[in-house]
Amino acid sequence: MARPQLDIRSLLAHVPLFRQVAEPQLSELARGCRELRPKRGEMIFQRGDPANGFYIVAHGQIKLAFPSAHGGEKVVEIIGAGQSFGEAVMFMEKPYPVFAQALVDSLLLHVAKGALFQAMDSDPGLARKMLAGLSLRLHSLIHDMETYCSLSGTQRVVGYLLQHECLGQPHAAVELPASKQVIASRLNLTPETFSRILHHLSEAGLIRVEGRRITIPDVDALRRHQGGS
Amino acid sequence: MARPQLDIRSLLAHVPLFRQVAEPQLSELARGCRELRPKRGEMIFQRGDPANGFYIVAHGQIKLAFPSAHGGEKVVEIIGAGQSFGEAVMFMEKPYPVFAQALVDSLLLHVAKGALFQAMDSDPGLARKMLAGLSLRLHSLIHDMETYCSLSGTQRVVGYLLQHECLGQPHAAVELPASKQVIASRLNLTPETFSRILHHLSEAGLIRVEGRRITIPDVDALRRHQGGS
DNA sequence: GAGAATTCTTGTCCCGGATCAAGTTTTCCG
DNA sequence: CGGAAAACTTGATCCGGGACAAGAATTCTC
Repeated sequence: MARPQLDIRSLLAHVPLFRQVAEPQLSELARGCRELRPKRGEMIFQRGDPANGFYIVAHGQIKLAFPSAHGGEKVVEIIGAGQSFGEAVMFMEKPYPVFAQALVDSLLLHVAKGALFQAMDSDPGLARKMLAGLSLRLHSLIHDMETYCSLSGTQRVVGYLLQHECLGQPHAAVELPASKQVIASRLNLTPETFSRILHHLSEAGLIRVEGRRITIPDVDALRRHQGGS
Repeated sequence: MARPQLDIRSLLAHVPLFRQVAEPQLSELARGCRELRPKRGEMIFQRGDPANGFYIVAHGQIKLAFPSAHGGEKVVEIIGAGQSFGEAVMFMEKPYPVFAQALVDSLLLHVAKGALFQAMDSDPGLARKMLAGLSLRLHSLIHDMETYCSLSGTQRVVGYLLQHECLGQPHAAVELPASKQVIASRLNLTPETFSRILHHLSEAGLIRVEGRRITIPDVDALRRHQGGS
């Protein structure tokens, strides 16, 4: 608790959303911030809670999901460092439609609604950035929807792998950012089906699975599976 | 073509989004507007087109959808009078992820990006309203997602009927806002399945179907089907 | 490093809803 | 009004992926 003020200011200045916010507003925002250090598995908020601000992930990983039938859950999104969540509900008079849970020990900043509104009023550029951020979120939701509706399970998995592939290496590789259960839910599959699909792709020689590390010997061959099968 | 300027201004003033926008900005917006009168079936924009503004529905009905396999399509949303669409893409450097098509002869206003940005810069309240509007859209997408993922076809149909029921009448009733094919796609069902589900509900005495008009003798009985079956 | 808890895999069965194929009814237009 | 085109219904069949169960492999935790 030595100099939390300084910490927060420099963190804020490095978040993409606030990258271009200048001095008077930045301090204002920093003053409206609160640190959170949720442990792995800890809930940040529950579905139905009211919102009076939004969250920025300094480091760690947060899962957004809603409870589904039989005590299960559907993962809507996995939020990583530098990203934010909860902006949308802040602008409405509605409670959170999802719950947020830390996947690993994390460091979050909570930005109070009031401080943000004040900063937005004196900086039109910030409002535009928030609009762009929400738009992006909306786009990716529509993309997910498209994916769920018109693609088979295998195609969704292949799409996910190609989207998350780390380029530049001789053999392209993907390091799954969370447990297979979580990824499966994100792809709207049961863990069993996800496992089977990875197995099939593996058998076909299109990928190689070692725990959470998946290597892709021939990216183009895998890509050819998107349209077909 | 007598006095388009006046027409547009009064239309704008009645759209919820611009309800509280005051005079200098309103004229600015009106000057950035263009009228469109698409006929039934006409395309407003195609998936992949770039966006340089957004649309307000003065009257009529617009369908937002994306093409899916085998020349089919998945309806994402049905936009009615007073609502707007295309705001999200305007704030990003991406093309439209969906296409827009008039379901009936309609009257649209196209608001140019530049005029809107100018108005937003001098009116922070407008920026907040746009943010609230996008948030609402995002919420309803998440809600749809939830619906698709954890509810059966019958439950989705029941949910839709209850959500669109017109209250106050002795027998609650729903007038489907579009053809059954379009509603079916909106609910992520094939027309065949939708037809069968309506038939089943009808047989069970829970609803009565007369063309596009559906009456609900006992709303509570129908509501009880949401959790169950 | 042994036991417990969790995660992941694999097998079997089954069902909701898609697909294909005909009808039937309604709407559209000349 | 009459014929064509859409929209809607009904039936038969099929299959992807969910549910359940039980075993294998990992990863906590003490």
